[in-house]
Amino acid sequence: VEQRRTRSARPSRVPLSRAAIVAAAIEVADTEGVDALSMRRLARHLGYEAMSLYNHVTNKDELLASMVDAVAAEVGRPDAGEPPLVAIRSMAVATREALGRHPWAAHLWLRSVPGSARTRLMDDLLRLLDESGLAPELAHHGFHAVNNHVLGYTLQQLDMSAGMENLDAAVGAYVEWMTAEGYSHMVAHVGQHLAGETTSSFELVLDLILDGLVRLDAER
Amino acid sequence: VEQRRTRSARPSRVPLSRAAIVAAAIEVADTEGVDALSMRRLARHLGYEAMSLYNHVTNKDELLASMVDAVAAEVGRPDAGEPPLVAIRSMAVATREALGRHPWAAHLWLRSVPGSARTRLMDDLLRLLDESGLAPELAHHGFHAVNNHVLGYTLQQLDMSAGMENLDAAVGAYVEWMTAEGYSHMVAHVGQHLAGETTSSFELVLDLILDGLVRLDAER
DNA sequence: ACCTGAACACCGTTCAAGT
DNA sequence: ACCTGAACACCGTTCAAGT
Repeated sequence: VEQRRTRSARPSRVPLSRAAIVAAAIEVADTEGVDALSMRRLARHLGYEAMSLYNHVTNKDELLASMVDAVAAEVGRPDAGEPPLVAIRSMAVATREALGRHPWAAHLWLRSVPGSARTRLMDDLLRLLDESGLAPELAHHGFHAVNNHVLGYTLQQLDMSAGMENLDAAVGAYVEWMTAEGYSHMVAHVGQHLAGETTSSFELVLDLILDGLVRLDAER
Repeated sequence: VEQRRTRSARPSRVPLSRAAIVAAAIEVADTEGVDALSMRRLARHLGYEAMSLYNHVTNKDELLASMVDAVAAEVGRPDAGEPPLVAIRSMAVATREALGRHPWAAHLWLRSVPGSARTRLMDDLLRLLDESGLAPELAHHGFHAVNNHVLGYTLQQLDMSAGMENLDAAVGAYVEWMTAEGYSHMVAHVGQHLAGETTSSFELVLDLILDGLVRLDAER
């Protein structure tokens, strides 16, 4: 065990690899935000120089795509036993949770061509919609409806909580400004949020969409 | 008329102003993409040096926020005569159209504290939901549901059309890869899009959400 | 009051040189 | 095979100097 320590002048740094770089990038993005994630900063974090990263990663864009796909991989796959619509619901909730763990991911989600994990996710969702017995056209629309809901809701929520963490004063000033300008409905709405009256809008609207699809299919 | 020409050595450039800068920034973003929009590039486009912009705009972030609010201003306000739910539907469609005209706007939409135009938009939507007679809790959820739908759908659509314009080859390669990897449902889904079988998913799902809210309210 | 040159502290990326 | 110093062509922003 002790022999290992004498191998290199800088024993603390781990050997570079694609996986190590992606993992470190996610760590930096989680703790300091994506805007703070530069190739130079990331390399320093790993104990190397910026240019070394290019031996394992072709691009910053490609790195960002890999980070997004790593988040998609966290979602996991649906239970084989569950009825299709239940599985769809679980997938949506699990995706939302994974995106919530990495606040930068939702903003990058659509920026790049999907990797294997995100493609797997989408393929599973399409399969479940198919298995649910919905008419093909409704399944097609359902795919977009569910995706939109998950991503849109997550973005909106992250936006709002980001506003409350970093910009406490800014939100206060915004509410004050809205009050002065007479945006009364917005003041009331933000008030509901600040009062914590936000019951799970995500799952309510998700069910509204899923139930609506089933109903449309029955009326067909 | 001719006298004017002798006033300055560079008569072609228009006097700088906040409005002129925002308008030029939108023009650059529309034609070359947001990523190409730098303070230096924008200034050159206007015939000035980068530092001159800071006499009229405090920040690049503030400039981006103003651009987004200018897009929000394009949406216009709902007709006073229409029934609330009809007006809500028109607002959603109009917002989608405005975002479609400026593909960069959807990505920036949630990045900054809303300006007066976007606040007006949100306040109008909340008012209409209130006037529709929905239970307050359903109105609250409906606000998020509609916002999510409009933004999410637009992002998803822009993503896909961007993929087809710039990255024709990339999409082809992606489909080929998916075929090889056995993501059969995704291959079929993308095939439906490429075949132009995309009937208006946006309005169908929007109605599904609005009808669902009304139904939930009736069951209350 | 408004414009700007020079400067500061950064970027992503290439390339030739090192081991 | 992998790491890196120097360099290139950029960034946003500040500040003092010009008019």
